[in-house]
Amino acid sequence: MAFSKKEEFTKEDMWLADIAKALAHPARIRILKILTSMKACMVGNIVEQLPLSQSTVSQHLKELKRVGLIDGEIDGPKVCYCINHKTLNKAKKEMDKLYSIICNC
Amino acid sequence: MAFSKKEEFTKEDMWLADIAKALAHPARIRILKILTSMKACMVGNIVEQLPLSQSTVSQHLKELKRVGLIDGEIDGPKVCYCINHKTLNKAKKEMDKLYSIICNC
DNA sequence: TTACAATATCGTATATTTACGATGAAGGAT
DNA sequence: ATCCTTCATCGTAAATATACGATATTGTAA
Repeated sequence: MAFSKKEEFTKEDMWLADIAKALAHPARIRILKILTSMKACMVGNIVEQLPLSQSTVSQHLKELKRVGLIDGEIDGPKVCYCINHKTLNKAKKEMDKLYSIICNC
Repeated sequence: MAFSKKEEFTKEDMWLADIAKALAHPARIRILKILTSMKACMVGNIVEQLPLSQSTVSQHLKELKRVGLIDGEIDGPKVCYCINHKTLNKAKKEMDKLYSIICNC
């Protein structure tokens, strides 16, 4: 049956898994890199750099926004997206913590 | 339509996304921690520490094995799983690389 | 050989993800 | 006011993921 049992784990593991889920598509990794490389970060600029439709890119942006990895600021009819460095830094910290646990390095 | 366009990205982004996908469930994060904390790492030992059936755990192990994060060594009727540190280190390196690109830290 | 134990795989049901085109909403320009 | 641009959301279809019980497989023990 497909009721998820994800809630039966620790908050920490669930949060990290959720961040990993947001990174689990090359388009979303690419979007994060695009947002870094460009000063302007309108949706249109992202769409034209990806082999995906506008609506699909919008969905990917929504997923990144859901976990807080990016923020969207409304600017007239446009929306300017940017990296949320606070969440990103937390993700890096938690990811490092995981690696330090499962590695011995 | 649901044909994936994941192949239209760079190998690097695809690989990292695939690793992220393998980490995108708290059970699989938990499994990696369990494999680290225990010397013995039979499937049964893992199953008894998770709120999931044996067959479901087996599926999660398969996913971790698919991306090379764990190895399974057959030991009689048992299978002993362990972390693959080579893949794990590569994952850490690539993840750090991504963070260094999208962070400025 | 037969039985048991450990694990993987099959079959199946439901949920979620990924993708698209079409439509809607909101702001700017004429 | 009307049109255009920009983006989100809706509707939809197919793929993938998650979960379970049942069954198959493989090795050990009796």
